This record gives sequence, structure tokens and C-alpha cells, in this order.
Amino acid sequence: MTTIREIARQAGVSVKTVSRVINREPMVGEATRNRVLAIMKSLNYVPNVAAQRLARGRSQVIGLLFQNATWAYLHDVLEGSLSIARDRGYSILTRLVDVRTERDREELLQMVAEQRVDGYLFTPPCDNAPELLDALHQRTIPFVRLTPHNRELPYPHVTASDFLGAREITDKLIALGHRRIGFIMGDTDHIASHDRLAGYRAALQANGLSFDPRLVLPGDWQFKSGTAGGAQLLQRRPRPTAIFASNDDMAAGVLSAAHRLGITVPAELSVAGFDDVPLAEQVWPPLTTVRQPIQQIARQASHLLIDLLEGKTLPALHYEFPTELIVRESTSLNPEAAGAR
Amino acid sequence: MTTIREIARQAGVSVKTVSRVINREPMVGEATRNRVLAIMKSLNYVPNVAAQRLARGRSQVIGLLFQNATWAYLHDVLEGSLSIARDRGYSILTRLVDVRTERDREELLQMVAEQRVDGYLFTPPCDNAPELLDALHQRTIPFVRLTPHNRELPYPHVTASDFLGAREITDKLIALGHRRIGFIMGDTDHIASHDRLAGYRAALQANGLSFDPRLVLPGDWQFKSGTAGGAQLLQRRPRPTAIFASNDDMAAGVLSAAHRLGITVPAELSVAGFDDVPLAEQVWPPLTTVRQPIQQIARQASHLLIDLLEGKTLPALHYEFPTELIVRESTSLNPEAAGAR
DNA sequence: GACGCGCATGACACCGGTGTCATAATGACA
DNA sequence: TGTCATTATGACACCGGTGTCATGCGCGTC
Repeated sequence: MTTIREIARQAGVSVKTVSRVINREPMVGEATRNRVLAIMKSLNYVPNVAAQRLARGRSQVIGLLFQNATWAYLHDVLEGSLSIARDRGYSILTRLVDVRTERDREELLQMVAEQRVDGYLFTPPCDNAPELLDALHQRTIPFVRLTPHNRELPYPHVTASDFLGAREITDKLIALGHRRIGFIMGDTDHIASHDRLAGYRAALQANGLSFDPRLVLPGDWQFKSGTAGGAQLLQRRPRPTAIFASNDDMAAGVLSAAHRLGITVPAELSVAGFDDVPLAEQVWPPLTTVRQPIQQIARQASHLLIDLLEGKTLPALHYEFPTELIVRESTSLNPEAAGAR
Repeated sequence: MTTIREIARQAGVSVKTVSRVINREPMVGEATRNRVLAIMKSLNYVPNVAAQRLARGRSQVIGLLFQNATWAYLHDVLEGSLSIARDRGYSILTRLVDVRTERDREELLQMVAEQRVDGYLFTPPCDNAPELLDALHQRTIPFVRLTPHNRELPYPHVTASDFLGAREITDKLIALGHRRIGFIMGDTDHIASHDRLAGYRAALQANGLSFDPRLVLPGDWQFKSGTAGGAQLLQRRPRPTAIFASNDDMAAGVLSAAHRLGITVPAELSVAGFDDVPLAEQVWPPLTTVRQPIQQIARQASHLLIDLLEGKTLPALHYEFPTELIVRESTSLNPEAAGAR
């Protein structure tokens, strides 16, 4: 492996000058720079990052934390953050953690002490540990949360507009003539659950429909809670003609429940989800849902984190991106409404 | 941050002795070791990995490469490799690459030159680049492939027994009385596709059934090719009473095709998949499939890679793990056979 | 009592960069 | 022509560990 000293020797300059060229520092003469660059290229030189890290006292590594996020979500997060990190000279260290355990929380702090990572990107549900966030903040370890559970904390985060997305898809169901629309909630300690419920309620109200609490069932984002909630809602009399589940996994559960009860979708029941994960297209019938711009969110979050790592101050703490309504075959005109016309 | 010198000073020993304690080297007196450990603990000392890496000339980081693997797969790979890496003092650097591009291939080599990573774990389809593997081998950069496309190359890999798994699930369908069993293949330049087909054929032969090439359709692992292949198979007369798709995504596609044609599963058609991804449980009806021990494979691969990194030679190049048959509701007795009894 | 040996420890160079500060060269300006 | 700011460059310590080799010591052996 060729070193900076070898380059310096061949170029007839000091190692510091080579270092300046490597780091694109301004105070280097045009001719010198070109000479050094040429030699670096001819020798196939690449700087040793371990040495850079030691000398700089920074690792230029971002820790990306996740636990059990859906994998489509993780994919988009990786895709987005890796591209930004690469552009800005950082690496991504993926870490599977359980922030509820003291052990993992300790380890995250230690990773920084060891100079393995400089800062963290949190994906849900990892961000759901205020004591950890406080500890990080106290040690001035930068971090950014993506689509966090809790939006009240005074720490930076980037998210999608759950409220508007939910309102839009509920509006759509209402526009299709549905009046009795079931709702299955996400995990209650995830703020998005409440926002999506609020969006649902806002749409009802805006359309002059009354909110019926019996049509709202709890869930936990998992497929099984969709099956259970769906089965329960479909026993209500009069039966809801549409069900909006707070995510696609649960919506797929609703489809299963409907199949099991012999109820055809969308003829007898419209089903809507949220997130637009690949599953949404792979169930029968494909789900009408709401797409979140996860890659965009991840890119923005990465930029923010790197800005923080480089000592900049952020113009704002919280960033919100709009969602997109995706209409597929799991929803249709309410037959009752069609008949009443 | 406290350094090794501070520890040495307080313990009244040389930095080298502290270094020995840190690295659990043998030649340290019992009393000295305990004294040093106590001081390290009291000062909350953690060694600086950047310094270690520089001094040792190794990064203790494993690059985990992937492209568009299914995310359940990636999850298990991460879960498995992270746990081993953690135990053995390594980190995992996740990397999204497209090995077909010269640029990404260059970058992988550069990452090693920069001492960012010491070796690589390849997940499909990333391993499908012989020129890259050769280049790595030539530079003696260790790597291990997980469930690789090509098993002929003389490089280490860990995989599951596609052949046996496919034979077992086909056996199961035959045991249920099916005689006309459609088959949808995976991507043909993936060796697993051929192994699964071979398993299917072996089961037919072992049961005295003749192989009918008209019942075998091409596919590419994607959901859509399952839809297409399923639709085509279901137009054959006499119609197959069962379809074995080479992975769960395509099997889900077959389910969709059946739904669209009004064919009920499993009453009129049994459907089987392969891989047991979460999707398998989330479609209707839940899929009978074959589970690969991905976490186990990932753990084994990580061990092998770290052994290589630490200069050991492997007892064998290729490792194969058995699969597990998972029976769910997408398969049932062949009604024709039941009637014929 | 001299010798050899195994164990415990330390001195010191070294890994390959970066940061700080000094210095030389150049040009503008009084 | 002297002064001073500006630009370009270099010397050298330093980051925080590890590897190599030398050394000291206690003890069994002849």
C-alpha cells in the first residue's frame, strides 16, 4: 500500500501538501495540485481511513439503527441514506438494536466512545427511548429520527404527513359512497397511529359524517391484529362497507378475514391500507393505500445528520413530507350507495 | 476521553501492559491484570478503534453486500451476521451495490484499500460477478457467499439444500394425490432455480410420475412472473391440480391469478412456494412452503469469513444446510384423487 | 555458584494520516 | 524602496493504540 509520504516524495512536496490535495483544501497552487493528483492516480493511491479517523478524531461513520421495521421500509431508508452518505464521504453502519434493553443502550454510547460512529439515524421503533435520546443529547452526540414515534421531543426528525395521508384516503372512501368506514389503529404509543386516526376523523367531519367509536378498533401494526380487527368489524350490524387499516400489513389481515368469512373484496367490502409496502401489490386484491416518500425522508435525514456532524446548526428541527394516494383494486363504489342513487 | 497512557500511569505500568490486558494476551501477571482492569473500569475506558485499526493494519469490519434481496431475507442475514460479528469483535458495514457496474466493483476494492473493511459477505444477486470474485481472490481479500447463484466457483459459500427442499415439497403434493403439478421456475442464471427444478423432477420420478415439460414455465422470482405463469398454467387442459412456484413471491402471484380466474385455493388448486418469507403467511390462503435456515446460514458464513480474516484455513469450501417443510392452507387433497378412491 | 529457561514487563519505533504554526514568495501600496 | 497582507508550502508534533525486541527476575539443574 502506498502512503502519503511516498506520494510526497515523488511529487517533491511535503506530506502536508499532499494532505491538502486529498482534502481539497484551498491553499494549494494549481500546478502543484495537478502534479500531486497525477502521481496519486498513477500509484493508485487511496488514503487510509483508519489513519484519517485517528488523526481527525472522527470516524465519518453514521450508525443506522433499526429493530423490526418492515423490510421495504428499511430498503428505502438504506437506499436513501447510503446515497447521501456516499456523496458526502460517510459510511453507514447498520445496527440491529433493542433500545428497551439497558445493554443495547450502553452499547450505542460505547460505539461513539470507541469512535466507531459519530452519530445516529433512528428508525422506529428504536427512537422510542427518551432516556437514550436524552443521554445522547447530553453528550452532544448528534442524531436524527426518521418517522419517529413521538414528535414532541425537541430533537430533530424527518417524517411524512400521516394526518394528511389518512385524511386523503378516507376522503377517497367517502367519495366512493361509503358511510360506515371501519378503522383499525396502529400501536398506540406510536404517534403516527394517532395522527392517522385524526386524519380519518377529520375526513369524516369534513364530509358531515358522525364519528362512531364502535367502528374503531385497536391494532399493533401486525398482520394478525388486522385479521382480528377485521373479523370483529365484519360482525358489526350493520356491517361497515369499508375498512381503513392504519398500515398495509393490517389491511392484508383484513383481506384474510374477509376471505375467511366469504365476503368479496371490493364488491362487498372496500379495504384501504397505508405505507404502500410491496405486500400491498401482492395480496388479492391489490391494496389502495398511501405511499410515504421514505427515500426522500432518509435522504433529508442523512443530510441533516451530516450537517450536524460537521458543526452546522439546522434551520429547523422538524421536517415533514407529503404523502401520495395510491388507488388499486381493493376499493370500489359502495354498492349500497350505488343502489340508492 | 481517557487513553491507554492515562490508564498506564494510574496503574503504574507501561502502556504495553495495558494493551496486553485489553487484548487478553497471556503474558500478564494476575495481580497486574486485575489492577489494570479495575482502573479501566473506574475511568470508564474504551479503546479507540481507529487507533487500533491503524496500528493493527486491519479494520475489523465486514462488508455485507446486497442489492435487491427480499427484505425478510436481509433481515435474517443481518440478524445472524450481526450476532456473530458482535461476539467476535467485528462490525458489519451494510452496502447496497450493483455489481454489474464497473463503478461499484471498483468501489468495493477501494473500500478494502482504504481499510474500511477487511472482507465481504455476498448475498445474491451480488455474488453473480465472477470478475469481481476473481479480483478479490487475486488480492487475497477474503469473502464468503451466502446462497450463491453459482456453486461451481472454487470460493467458499454457505447455502441451503434447494434440491432436497424442492423434492420434499413435491413429494408432499404427490402424497396429497396430485398428479398434474405445474412448476414455475426462478431466474435461470441462478443455480437455485435449476436445483429446485431438479428436486421437483426427482420427486416425480421417485413416485413413478412422468415429467411433462408443458407443465414447466419460466419465471424470474418476481411476483408478476408468478401471475403470468399461473394464468398460463391454469389454461392448460387438463388443468394442473397443483402448482409449485419456485419462491413465495411467485406463488403469491399464482394465487392472484387463480383468484382472478375464480378458481378457489386449495379446493380446486393447491399452491406451494419456497423460502417462507413473511408474505407466505400474509396472503390468502397462507402458503405451504419450504423454509431455509437463513440465520443459521448467515452465522456460519460470518464465522467462516472471520476465520479467514484471522488467517485460519477452512476445513471445507462449501457448506449446505437442510430446509424445513412448512405446511399451511394453500395445499389440500386432490379432489380428483379423493373422488377416485 | 554458574547457567539456562520461562514468565512478566517495559522502551520505543511505528501505523498513516491531520493540525498548528512558522516561513518563503509574491504583489499591492504608501 | 520599505511595509504589510496574502498565498503557498513545509517542519513537526500528535492522534492512541500495537509489534518487536530487550531486560529483569525467580528458579531448577548440573
